[in-house]
Order: sequence, then structure tokens, then C-alpha cells
Amino acid sequence: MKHDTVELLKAHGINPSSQRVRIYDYLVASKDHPSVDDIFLALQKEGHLFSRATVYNTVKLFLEKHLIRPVKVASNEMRFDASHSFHGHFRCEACDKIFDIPIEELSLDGATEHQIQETNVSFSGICAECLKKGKDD
Amino acid sequence: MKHDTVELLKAHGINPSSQRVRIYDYLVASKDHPSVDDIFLALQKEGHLFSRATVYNTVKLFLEKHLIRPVKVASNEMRFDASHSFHGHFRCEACDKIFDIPIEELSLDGATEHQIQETNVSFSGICAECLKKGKDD
DNA sequence: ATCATTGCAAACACTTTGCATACGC
DNA sequence: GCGTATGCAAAGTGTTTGCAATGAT
Repeated sequence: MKHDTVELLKAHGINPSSQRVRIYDYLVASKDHPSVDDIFLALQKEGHLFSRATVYNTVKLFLEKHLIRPVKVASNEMRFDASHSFHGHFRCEACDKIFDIPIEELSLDGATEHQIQETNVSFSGICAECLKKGKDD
Repeated sequence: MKHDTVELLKAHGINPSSQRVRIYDYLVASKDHPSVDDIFLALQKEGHLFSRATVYNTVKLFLEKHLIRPVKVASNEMRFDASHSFHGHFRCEACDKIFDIPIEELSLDGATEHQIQETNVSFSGICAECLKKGKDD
């Protein structure tokens, strides 16, 4: 059980139970913005058998505490971003993988009337790998 | 039944049935990116009683034919954009309304390896109106 | 012993699908 | 009449919730 994570969760007002720590660590370690089911299956395979409900409740808690952010790129499932750096996301329509895309902060022209709390930039198309393989076209 | 719409649907290879024309017109006329249920309820109220399934099937068809684009800002429901101009979306967490936000095209630094087909920029927070009302804070 | 977290299963919300009916050419 | 679009209801998928059991201090 990673101490850094324990401290981080505490700092955000989250009781660092072992499941929560594992879920957070998994989110940070995986670069591909796993879905709830991905998290559940991966941690279940590791032998930490807990329920999907726990994963849902945990990510919901993390979201509320602003420890992670939702990735709005796939329409159906929730996906998450544990990184706090500003970047965009690219989702491949063929293999359904999600990549981080470096982008510059964007400057708004006429949105200042609203109080913006979150910004989300996403792209979709065919990733380099699938283009080579010609999986789609 | 609007002729422009009929022609537009035909041009996209879509058989312009009366429901499809109405749904498309409703999408274009409404500036707030209605959900499937919004569309269904509005057109039902107008007396065009059809089923949710028809709305779902129709918007799915429109999406496939690239007549409309999905708006990725609300996690739960599908929302649509019939406009083809480049702009972002702002979703108010308090009143759940979606506003169009003018933004400049963004320049990518390192994403050129992938074939980008769609770009989506969205913001969330509290809209000007809700800020005034103090619905949230 | 108390309080929070977990797991299960049921409920829920949104979307898709199968099939019979109705419509348009 | 034939092919397609529609409507209904049922099934499917992803998410949330209620409650009992477990775990931590």
C-alpha cells in the first residue's frame, strides 16, 4: 500500500481504505484511461476481489473530491484521468484506445460570462497504429 | 415539411420521411442541444406522437451519415449538434443547460501521427444566469 | 462498540433490437 | 404489393442505491 497515495487521499479528505488506494494507483499507473469495468477486472485478476459497485462508488468519490477528472471522449462509458496536467485526449474509433495529446491551453473569446471550472478537449479518428494495420479505412 | 431539409437529407443518402425531417428541423432550430428525450417530448407535445425508438434510430442514422455530430459534454445522455461551424460547448452544472462557446480552431503540437476526424472542446462550470441566481455556490 | 466501507443484488436510466403494423412509391 | 420506416415492448448496457456484512479504530 503506497504511502504517497495514502497521504494524497487523506489530503483530499478521503479515508484511504486499501481498495481506494489500489483503485487510485491503478488509475495513475494506467495510461489508457480505463473504464470502471477495466479497473474492476484488472484488480479482480490481481486477487483483490471486490465489486463493481465499490469501483463506481470510489471513482465517484474521487471525482467529487477533484482527485480525478472525467474524460469525455467515449459516449457510453465513464473514463477517468488522474493526471492534473492540461492535455487533450484522442480516441481511436477502430481500436477504442485513448491517447493523451499535448495541446496548448486555449484562450476563450466570449465565454467569460460563465464560470468555467473544467475544460475538456478531445479528438477522435484513427490512431497511427490502426492506420498502419489498415484495421479501418 | 421543409423542402430544404428534404433535399439535405436526400443529399446525405437519407430517405426523408416526415419524422426524420421533423427531428432534423427540431435539432437545427433548438440551440440547446436537446437530448433524445427532449426531442421525443417536444415533438410528442406538438402532436407528432412517435416513439423514443424512432428518435434513437433517427439520430443514429444522422450520426452515421455525418449530418449531425455528438456533443460530448454530459456523461449520461447523448446530445447533438446540427451546426457545422467550429465551436465549443459549455455545460452548466447547476441548470444543466448547454451553451455554444465561440473558440478559435486549436493548433495541435504532437497529434499529427493520428488521423483526426473530429474535434470536441467542452467546458463545464456555472453559467452566468445561475451565478446571478446563486442556484449553486 | 461504533462508524465507515464493502459486496451483493435489485433498481435505474439510457440505448438498442425484434417483430408486427403502417406508410409511401 | 413491396420495401422501408415506425412503434411498442423487451432486452441490453452502464450506473446507482439499499441493506446486510465486514473491517478499522
